[in-house]
This record gives sequence, C-alpha cells and structure tokens, in this order.
Amino acid sequence: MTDNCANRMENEGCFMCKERHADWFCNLSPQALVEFETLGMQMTVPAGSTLFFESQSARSVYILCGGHVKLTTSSKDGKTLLVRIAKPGDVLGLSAAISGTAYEITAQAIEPVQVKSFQRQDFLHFIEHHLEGSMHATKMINQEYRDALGDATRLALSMSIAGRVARLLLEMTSGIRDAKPRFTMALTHEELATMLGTTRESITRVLSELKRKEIISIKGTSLTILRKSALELLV
Amino acid sequence: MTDNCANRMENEGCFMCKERHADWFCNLSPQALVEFETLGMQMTVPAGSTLFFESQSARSVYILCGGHVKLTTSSKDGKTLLVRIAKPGDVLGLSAAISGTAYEITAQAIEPVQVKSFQRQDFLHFIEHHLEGSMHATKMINQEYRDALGDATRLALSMSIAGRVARLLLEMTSGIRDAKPRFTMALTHEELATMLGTTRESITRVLSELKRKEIISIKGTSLTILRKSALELLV
DNA sequence: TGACAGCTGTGATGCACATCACAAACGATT
DNA sequence: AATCGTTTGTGATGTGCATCACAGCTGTCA
Repeated sequence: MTDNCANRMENEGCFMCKERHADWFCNLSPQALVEFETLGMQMTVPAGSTLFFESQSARSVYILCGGHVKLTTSSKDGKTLLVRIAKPGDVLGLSAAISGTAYEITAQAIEPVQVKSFQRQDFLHFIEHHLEGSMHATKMINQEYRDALGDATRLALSMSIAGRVARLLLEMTSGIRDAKPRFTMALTHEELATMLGTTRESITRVLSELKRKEIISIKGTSLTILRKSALELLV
Repeated sequence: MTDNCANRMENEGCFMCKERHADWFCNLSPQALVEFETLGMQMTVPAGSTLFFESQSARSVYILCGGHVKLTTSSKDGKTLLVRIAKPGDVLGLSAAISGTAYEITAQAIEPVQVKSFQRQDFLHFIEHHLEGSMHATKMINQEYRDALGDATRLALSMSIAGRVARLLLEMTSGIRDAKPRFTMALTHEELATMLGTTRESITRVLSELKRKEIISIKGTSLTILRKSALELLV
C-alpha cells in the first residue's frame, strides 16, 4: 500500500499510463481513449480525504489509477461496515451514476491516491456512445454484484471474526507481490472494528492471536504478513 | 403466494398481460414488444422444478410473469443460503447471461410458476439493439447489486435469526395486499434453516416465539401474518 | 389398525463473541 | 520529566445460537 504510484508521474494521463491492464475500464481502443482522456480530470487526493459520501447524490464517477480507497456503507442504526478496499483499476460511483440515485457507499482514500474524475453526465454520455465502454461498464457492475453476493454468502454462512480480519488484511495487500507483504496500518483497532461490524476488543484479540501464531508481525504501524496461506485459510 | 396468476390465462403472451407494471422489464414500447414477444417462449413450470442450477453455464434468461421462485446460492463447504424470493416482474439469470459465465444462483419454483424463457443469445441481441431494453437490463442488474449489498450490510451488522425469518416471511407475502396476508408454507423447518444459514431447531424456536407473541398464526400449512409491522421491526 | 418415516417441539450443554471494567503502553504538549 | 489523552491489552461475565439428544406428532402404506 506504500508506493503503488511510484512508477508513474502525477497527472500524466491515460496514454502514458503503464497500469492499464486488460480488464480495466480504461483499456480502450486508441480512438475511444482520445475522447475518454479529454472528458476526465486527473487528480491526486491526499490520504484521509473522502471522494464521496453515502446518500450524497451522485455527481461524479472516478477511476482509481493508483492507491487504495476504503469503501464503507452504514445501516440505519449508524453502524458502519467495510464493503471492500478498492484497488487500482476499480471504477467508483458507477452504480449510483447509472441508476441516477445517491451513492450507496462512502469512498475514502486511506493513502495518497491517483484518480481520474468524470462528471456523471460526461461519463454516461461516453458509455452510451461507445459499445466497448458500455460493455465494460455493464461488466463492472455485474462484477460488483457478484462480489456483493459473495460477501453476503460468506457473512451469512458463519464467517468468523478472524475470517473477516483475514479478508481485510489480504485486501490491503492486494497488488503487493512480495511473498511477505508489508504495509503501514493506518487504522486503529477501533476503526477496524466498526469497519468489520465487530468490537474493538475482538480486533485486539484476533490480531494478538495472529501474532502469537506468527502469521503476521507488527512493528509500530508496520504490519507484515508472514504466512499468507494461513490467512487465506481463515476466510 | 396462492393465486397470483388467477387473473391471467396461461400462455397468452405479453400483449394481453395485465401485470406489466412500470418498472418491469417487459414494459416496452409497442414496437419493441412485438419483437420481444416473438423471441421468448411462454411456459408454465410446476412447483418444485428448477429453472437453472448454480454453476451451470447460462443458456437462458427468464422473465417471471407469475408465482414465486426461490433463489439460493451455496458456499464451498456445501451450505446453502437463501438469496431472495423472486416475484413477478423479476428477470432471472440476467447477470450470468450478460457476463457470459455460469449462473451464480439456483432458481427453483416454490409453486406453479409462469415464465417467459429466452435463449441467452436472443436476449442479449435484443438488449443490444433496443435502447429501452438495454437501459432496463442495466438498471435491473444495478438493482440486484444494491439488494445484494443491502443483504450483506444487514447480515454483517448483527441481523439476528429472528430478523432473517421475518425478512423471509415478508418476502413471501410481497404482492399480497391484505392487511393480514395468508399463504401456504410449502417448506419444512429444515429447508428454511439451510436457506437462512441457521439450524432447524432455531427455526422451530423462532416460529414458536412468533406464534406465542401472536405476530403470526399457523394452521396446518397455512401461515397468516397477524402483525406485519412487528415483523418489519425485527428485520 | 399398526408400524414406520419424516417432521416438529423442547431441554441440556458448549462456544464464539459482545459487553463491561480496568490496567498498561504510547505520544503529544508543556 | 511530568501530565494527559488516546490507543492497546486482558480478564470476568453474559447472551445468542449451534449442537446433541430425545420425545411427541402426523401422514402413509400395508
């Protein structure tokens, strides 16, 4: 989570972007990319700032180019749930933009983040006039649906607290290829707890347990995953 | 759940269908409806039969015209979870058809059901060539995503077993406008339990409790909801 | 009418986790 | 270095639900 943007200059635009993988939205034909490029605004967002809030009416769509973003939602009684940690390549706010309703989630940068931002209208107009863009958009929503469904399944079918913590840790290291990925944990146990729908004490206990079993190691704010496979087993 | 089809003859087609509400997929312009009508095959499915299975590759899309369909999914360890009870107007198998992958859920009729069935190719071709159809499809997937997200939220944020049972009962009576909706419960406690990710005994206890509090009443296989508001409070 | 199979109801026990309570560690400020 | 607020660690206790065990109950088939 530390230096995902390292190999890319700020605000250089899509053409020079080395990160455009096959399944990214912005992996478009050259012609489409030209237009796409002009519509969006490349920007850097500091850690901690919020791209958009739940129940705010959807005005923009963001493509996440570098860094990680925390996606949360909350129930009527005010409790907050971590939906997922968005990673480079994800499109944020797409669902709300398409349905013309409010954002269903809150998106907050947990580190300095590179995004390309689009006015909702511009983005919709683009996908309505480019078959490839439209297909990408539909597939991305579909993927989000499947992820959400998978989450619901796992949650309902007895995923333990340890399992949720494990999933979170794995999501936070997604993109780091190291065998023993290390990152700086910027969240307190309290924050982790509300994000995972549990309590501060449970988080403390689970992390202690993981340290005791030498699955992770914590030095200050730096967290290292020693045995990734053991974590995957818990999910 | 008893007689949703009563005011409609079997296999009469979309033109005569009185049930085409504003937000149904099949609420199309006359021209589009003509083509749509010829693509699909109207059929009646007996109670208990399965429209499609999870992980089967998606070959058809179904529009549910009348009756209710049980949508379930299961985790690796074999446990089954009720996703929702589909009601008239829902489109089944859309997500899988669009992404060209396997069905992510299993769809089983819990009563005699009227559906209009489409070959996947025909359906895709139709929505790719009719803007209104395409818009409907995207919005429906989006809605499914939002529902799934809502489910995940509720499940993660401490929805009790009683809450899940309440949700199920309310879903089963959706469409019945009666103040004290009644329907025939065709499922055993055992089946309910796996559908809700809990145990047979817990279901028995919760239902007893609801009877004791006079929120529902059960006579044989007929279940009546006496105080709907009390159920909604539990969800 | 009896016998058998599959449901339904209910108690006893155990476990995971929430909740409460408080102590120890850490970081900032002066 | 002393102080204070925040964060982390850890025990004690309570609760909801799974699990086990077993006893009625209902329908079916001979």
